[in-house]
Amino acid sequence: MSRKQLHHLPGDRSADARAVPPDDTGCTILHVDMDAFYAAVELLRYPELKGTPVVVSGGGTRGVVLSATYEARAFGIHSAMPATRAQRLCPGATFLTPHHRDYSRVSAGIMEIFRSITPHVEPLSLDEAFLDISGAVRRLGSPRVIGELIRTRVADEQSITCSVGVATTKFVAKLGSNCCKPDGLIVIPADGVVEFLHPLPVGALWGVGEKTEESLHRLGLMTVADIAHTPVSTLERALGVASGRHLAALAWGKDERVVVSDEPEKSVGAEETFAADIDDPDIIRRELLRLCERTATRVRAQQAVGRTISIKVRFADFTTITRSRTLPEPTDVAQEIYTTARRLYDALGLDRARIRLVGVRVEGLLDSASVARQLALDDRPQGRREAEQAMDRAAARFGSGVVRPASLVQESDDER
DNA sequence: TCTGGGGTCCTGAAACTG
DNA sequence: TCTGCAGTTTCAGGACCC
Repeated sequence: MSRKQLHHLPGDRSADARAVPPDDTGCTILHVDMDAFYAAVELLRYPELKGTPVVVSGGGTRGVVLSATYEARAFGIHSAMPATRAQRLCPGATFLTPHHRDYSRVSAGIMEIFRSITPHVEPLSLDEAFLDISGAVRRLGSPRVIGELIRTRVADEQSITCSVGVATTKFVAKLGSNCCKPDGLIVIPADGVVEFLHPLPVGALWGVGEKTEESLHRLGLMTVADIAHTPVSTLERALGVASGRHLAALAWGKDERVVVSDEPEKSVGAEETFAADIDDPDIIRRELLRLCERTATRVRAQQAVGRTISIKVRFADFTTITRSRTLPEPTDVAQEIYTTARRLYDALGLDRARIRLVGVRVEGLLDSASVARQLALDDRPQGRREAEQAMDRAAARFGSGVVRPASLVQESDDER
């Protein structure tokens, strides 16, 4: 589901290159990326749409494209594009609303396949992951063979296609899977990394988005080779010390990052864009409460607690502000999160400003077990936490939304 | 044209602490 | 007690990813 588009296909996909497979010795990092994942899962539900332009987009007038089949991409449609624009580009496309549960279910099956190959799996999102297969090579075969095995198993067991980049580092493997899409596999041998990287446009690099690309272009740097031959100090001045150094290293294929499985989340949040801009503070506060409930439920589901509460407000003109407060003790209680969020919101002193989006986030997550003793010893009332845990159990048994704060029960549908 | 929702990481300024 | 300084934490904003 990558949004970056490479402009050409370097590597070994041509018939000539395939005649002499590149040396995959030491290429023990795989990046596996599903092709047009959400759209592919929707095609399992609607097989009659196979081979036609299909777009999965959020509902309402303000939705954006989440995923599009390659037939739809041929019309210039890509993810993150406003759905209204996609509709104009291809009026004949089928527009579907997302079914996130299906995506999670298929994703779980895919990750299961990965973990049957190696325990060292680092999921990046529902549809892609890094695998470190250094321990599996003796058992299952060369990196290329393992990559093909994964592609075959994903196709057989989940009926969708994926692309695999095989390299010595995460970053090169990721670029590889991107440029052999769809339904491909590429090996970038250790001694071919620079040759592979240098012709690429700067925007192909992981971490170079629209703004950074502009900065690099202003310096006259158009390709990765240009970055590689620019003094690090110049890059540091233009992009900041960390980004400049990082980019200089990437341009020579240097990437020390290892595959990390089971990395705990650092923050959890929820946000909502209103169907129409809202200027009524009561509606905003009620939405904040709803978002706090949603966020707290997810924090508790992860057996976590967090200390920093932040809110986000996006105005009608798309300017966005955030405000945050760090609590003396971490929490997983919606009521406490809401109290803080509401104070932050009230302190903005907005006089019926037109608001497009509000969001709530709990940051600095810690394992709740590690702080449980301290929470048990403090003098805060425990009743609210127990009540919310009871709500979690009710939701698990009868469905989410069966127990809600009174102020949300009377909420009318036209507010959202 | 008109921009979702979930995240991570970085930077710089201000506040705090020793 | 005051001042200066350095290191750390907090806060806000921005860029980027999928």
